[in-house]
Amino acid sequence: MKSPDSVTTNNAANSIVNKNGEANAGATASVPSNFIRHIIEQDLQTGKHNGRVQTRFPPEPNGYLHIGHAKSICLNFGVAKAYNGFCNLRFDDTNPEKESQEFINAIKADIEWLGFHWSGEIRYASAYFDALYEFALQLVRAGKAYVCSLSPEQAREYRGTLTAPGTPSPYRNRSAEENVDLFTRMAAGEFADGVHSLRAKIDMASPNINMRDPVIYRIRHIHHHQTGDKWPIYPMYDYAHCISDAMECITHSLCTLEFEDHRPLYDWILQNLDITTLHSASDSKDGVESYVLPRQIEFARLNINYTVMSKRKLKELVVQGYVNRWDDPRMPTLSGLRRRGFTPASIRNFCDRVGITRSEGVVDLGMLEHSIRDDLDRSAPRAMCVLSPLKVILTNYPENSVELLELSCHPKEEAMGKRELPFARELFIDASDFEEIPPPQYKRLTVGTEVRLRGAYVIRCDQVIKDADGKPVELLCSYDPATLGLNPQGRKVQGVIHWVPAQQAIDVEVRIYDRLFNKENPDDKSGSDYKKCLNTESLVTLTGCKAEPSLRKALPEASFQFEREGYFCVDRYDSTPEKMVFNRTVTLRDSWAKISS
RNA sequence: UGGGGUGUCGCCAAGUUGGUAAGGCACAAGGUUUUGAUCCUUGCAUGCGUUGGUUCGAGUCCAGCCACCCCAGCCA
Repeated sequence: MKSPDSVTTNNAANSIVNKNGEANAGATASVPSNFIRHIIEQDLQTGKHNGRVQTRFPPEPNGYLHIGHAKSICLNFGVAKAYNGFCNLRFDDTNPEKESQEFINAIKADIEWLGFHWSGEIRYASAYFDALYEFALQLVRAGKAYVCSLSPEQAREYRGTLTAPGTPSPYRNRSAEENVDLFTRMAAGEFADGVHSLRAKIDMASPNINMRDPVIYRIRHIHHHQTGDKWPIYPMYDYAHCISDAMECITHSLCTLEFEDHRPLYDWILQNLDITTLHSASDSKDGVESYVLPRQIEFARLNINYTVMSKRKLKELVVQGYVNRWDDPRMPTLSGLRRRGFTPASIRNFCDRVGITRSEGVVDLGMLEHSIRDDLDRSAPRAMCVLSPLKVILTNYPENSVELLELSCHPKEEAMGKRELPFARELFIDASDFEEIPPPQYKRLTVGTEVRLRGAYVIRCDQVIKDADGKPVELLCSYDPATLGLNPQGRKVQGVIHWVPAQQAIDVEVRIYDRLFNKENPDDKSGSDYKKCLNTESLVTLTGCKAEPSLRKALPEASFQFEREGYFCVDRYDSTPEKMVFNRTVTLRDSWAKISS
């Protein structure tokens, strides 16, 4: 794969922010600047890469993508787009033991769903195994890498500690010939796992442990999901990643902070390889003289309170059955958020709002909730659904009579049209909208008071019928025929509640989701007891909910605002026309909850 | 105790060569409202981890100190 045409420095520079700090129309609009964009703009100005910007998103296919990955995706794809550059999708598949095609498929789907398009074909580090092997041979011949026959345990001892320097491996001075022979035979599958490794010969006394002759190839007789059984040896991340970047002519290699200590190694590998060979193995269309090595830049990973973000822990939640799957709506995975009802735009906006820095913080879950409310308030049609039905009988409404009311689908967007809703003598309202003994400032229904039924009439409660336990089971009310679309004369009705017609409502299941953990920082101490603060009420399934009939034609994944309740979406897997299932994405902001508590 | 980082409002985050602290979330108070929603208005850091120094002037420069994060996988 050759890289796309480069653009001129001027074009790229023009799309930046102008002198007044206003973003020009186009890709950079509304995306806040950050230190990485500053670096890129500087490079564009100095013509470092001839005006070219090439990034990559390099997931390892060993799990599903989560919202932390979304931050990286938005950064890498966003920055490429902003400067007329390109972003590759490359699977960093150098450890087949933990990887699978299932994860590859899921990752691709998530990125597309988020709304990003990678440049050209999908890349695989494993597609570079031949080249990687040749480069390793080059290092070996140059005396810059050697085959070490220390066991993993021994190697650890020789490595030293954080404060004590390491000691050179007894195999460190094997001749180039012997190393070539051994390494070749490693690749030929002559040795068992772990008996040898290929190590870069750098500095066992380096204060940076990554530079103490890091292993760059290990023996693993294992099937690879892409290369099959071709290789019994696999390159390590530090060795494969920088070369893969160089081969794809990546200009800015963006990664998270924990790789900062690896940057000297990233640079060492590339600088100790023959630039001409590197260039000719690369995508570069230009001459070697304009071939510039990629620069690794680190930024802080995303943390959100009341959730965990490590793949290891997410995997554990799935495997041990604390959630249903990787796409459980409670998971911070992209597929989970999708199923919960989050939109791609809301996640992109969230990532933009959070920003890119080098300081690690914890973003408030409220910020994510705000992003989805912000999007859905504009885009989600309104509907009514009673979660906890309480029957209302309008004693003065004619029996067997039904009138068809017309309600707008959105209070502000006329273009979203209208829907019909039958009104009749028997209705359902939500049990929480009636109180026999109302708390202070209660604006809903009580005996003897009036309330507006949204989009319909004002009703007054005359009598409450209770069961043996004293629980209200039915309300006898009367409606004011003069209040359809009109305010009553001489009195003010301040409460408005939602309702559905009893006969025509459809029975639906509603899944009420809440945060997965009830502790702000679940992996606070010891790191392993994060499962102890799992929220036992993160999923409450409500059956027998009554939804307005217009919802019957809602398609999977469609989002609605159930008025006064929150945003809900049709579950993409479990909902059927016969038995609809809605997931609660997020509640509405609720100032009443603050007042009443 | 080695190395690498980070510290600006409760949270996130701007702050280009030192010139007198953006914005968002949250919160609070008003206004509009047939969603206690949305929307609108207003308020919200004499202060930039801390202590000194340089300077007419420092979040921005210098020095010391403190706190927190990452690194000892043949994981990424």
